[in-house]
Amino acid sequence: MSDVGIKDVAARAGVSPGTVSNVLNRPEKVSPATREKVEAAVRELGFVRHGSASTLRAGHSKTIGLSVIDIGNPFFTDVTAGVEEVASDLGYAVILSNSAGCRAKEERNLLVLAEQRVRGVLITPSDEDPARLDRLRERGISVVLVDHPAHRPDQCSVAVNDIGGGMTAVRHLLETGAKSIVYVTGPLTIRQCLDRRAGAERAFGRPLRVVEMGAMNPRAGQQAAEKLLGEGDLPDAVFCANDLLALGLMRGLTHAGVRVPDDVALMGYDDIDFAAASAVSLTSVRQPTHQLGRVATELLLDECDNPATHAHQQIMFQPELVVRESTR
Amino acid sequence: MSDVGIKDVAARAGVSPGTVSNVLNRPEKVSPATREKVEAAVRELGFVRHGSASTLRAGHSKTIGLSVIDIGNPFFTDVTAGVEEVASDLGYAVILSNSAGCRAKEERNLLVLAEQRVRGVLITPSDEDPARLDRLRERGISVVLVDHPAHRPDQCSVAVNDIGGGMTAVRHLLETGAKSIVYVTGPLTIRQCLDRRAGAERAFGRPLRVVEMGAMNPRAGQQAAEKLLGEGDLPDAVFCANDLLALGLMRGLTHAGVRVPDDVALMGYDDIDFAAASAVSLTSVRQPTHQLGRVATELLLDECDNPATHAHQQIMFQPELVVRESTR
DNA sequence: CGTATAGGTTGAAACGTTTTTCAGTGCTGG
DNA sequence: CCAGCACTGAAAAACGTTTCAACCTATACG
Repeated sequence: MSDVGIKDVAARAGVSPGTVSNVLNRPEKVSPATREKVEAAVRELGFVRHGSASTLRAGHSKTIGLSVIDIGNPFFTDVTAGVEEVASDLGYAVILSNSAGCRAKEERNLLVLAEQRVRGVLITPSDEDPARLDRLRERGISVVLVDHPAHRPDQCSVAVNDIGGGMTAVRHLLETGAKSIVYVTGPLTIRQCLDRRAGAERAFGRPLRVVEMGAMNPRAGQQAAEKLLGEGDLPDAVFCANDLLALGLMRGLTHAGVRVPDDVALMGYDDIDFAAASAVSLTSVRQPTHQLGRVATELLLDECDNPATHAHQQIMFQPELVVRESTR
Repeated sequence: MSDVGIKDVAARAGVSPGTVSNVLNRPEKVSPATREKVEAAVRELGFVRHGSASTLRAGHSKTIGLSVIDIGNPFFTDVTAGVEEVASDLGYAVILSNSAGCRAKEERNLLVLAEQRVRGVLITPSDEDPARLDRLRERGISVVLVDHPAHRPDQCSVAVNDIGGGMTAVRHLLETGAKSIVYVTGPLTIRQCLDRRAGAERAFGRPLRVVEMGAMNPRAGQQAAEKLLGEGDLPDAVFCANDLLALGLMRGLTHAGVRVPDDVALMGYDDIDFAAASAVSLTSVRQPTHQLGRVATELLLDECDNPATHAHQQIMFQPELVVRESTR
């Protein structure tokens, strides 16, 4: 329990505590000679700044909060990795919380973040209600929306064009000659699923046959395959709302003797690592996930560090078609 | 920037700040009537405790640190999810940091955690050097090793028996009739890779042919397939150090016309979700990842909250064989 | 009726920084 | 040679909570 404070360092270096603080926070304000002395004392004593004291007095912390919907989904994992990278580079700590799609848990987590006096929050909101986030902002905590476009100009957000992505996907399927297309999706309460369908139908020109599953994992995909097979008439192509569904579906079809892409073309969404690695590699729509996390964090920290010059931005990335074997 | 402090609450409720603090921290010490009044004031004013002030005075925080090697690997993601669950339930915040296998970054991250005065640290160490962790412990920060057995009795750890896992894997392959077996692995500087090989060779009775790759992802697995095919003589079975390698390998083999499991049996390790979802479902060795995270966190928080009664434990989980199509 | 006792509450000190004001020092230029 | 200046560093006052000793006010008991 080594308890070296700024005072001990000051004593050792023969200066005042204030000077030590200056060396730590505004090194240019202090003469090279004293700075050197202080730095030596810091090293010798193994001094580590007490973040809480610092936060308390300075009025702001070096931490940001990150609230995601499902830490288990590779999509969010990639985003998280991007966030961590940027934050860590700038000396910020990231407090991770997982809402698991549960509103109450999200609420609790946001409270914890508020107590910790995080500098700002990156959040993939689990619903559209903006009230909670407004309450954070009233407390002086900046908020940046991740994978969710902000509908207001006083708010930063980073998202990917899901409508465009849906269009791209179906356009590609049409080009490969598909006449009948099924959309396999997770719960249509999820904005992403809805938007991708909207885009898909716009490209298709009329409503698509939809198979809606309760989850968006491989298991659900396999069940979707059984459902499709059970109904009898297989479409030329299937567009899945994410890769996990698509991979499960592919397995289900393959097992029933249906060949991909010869009998049914298949595409996913997200372009997770496993999309390229599956037996028949999966055509998908790639989202710049890592970038999403990086840019969101940069926006947030800019908003925190330069509140004067900061301009709120609603950034919309364009997804990218990645053609592989499952549609050839 | 609502700035409601404990004093404002006290004023509103007509009591002293000390009493408010008692209501917050030791409700049983205060009479129901006053408690009620104070709670009402808290609600009305929207008071949120200032975590830093609290930490500063009380001497300990409500945060723990989690340092993992690769946040992108589903194994660690699962562990992280388990950690977050338990911590969040007990009101602790989790500070996430990703060492990305880089020693320097791990060092920097640990410094940040020390500055934040986290209550304890969960870490998957990127190397064997215990000095860094001892320095943390000197500072009064408890440390629990995750996926890494502690070799000392004064230290908690949670790990999975990788030697046993390796034995199980090879024993199973031998039972399916394999005579020649290749071990495809990531860098043999990684303890897990080494231990699994040790176990595998113990079950095999003599050294295995080893293909060592630089990474442990699907791409590396595919390269391993090319290497294997290039060398000419295919083994009866391949044991991969993780599922990512195995999935990549499966793809590589399948593309070259080699059938799994008819020509070559294949097993992975970790039993990630995709193992069951691949075209030919993958036999694997399941690790209780989620549980790993949960138990590690419980140990850590027990050590923090009940230092008197806490008994250090080195827990070793046993992995479990999951047989699927790739070895039938 | 007075005193011990216990439960509830108060008030002020303390936690380790940052920040601001202020004093001291050595220099420059008139 | 002195006034004024630039620059360093010191001292003390915050920041918002927790904690602890002291202080009440009833109640119970002798």
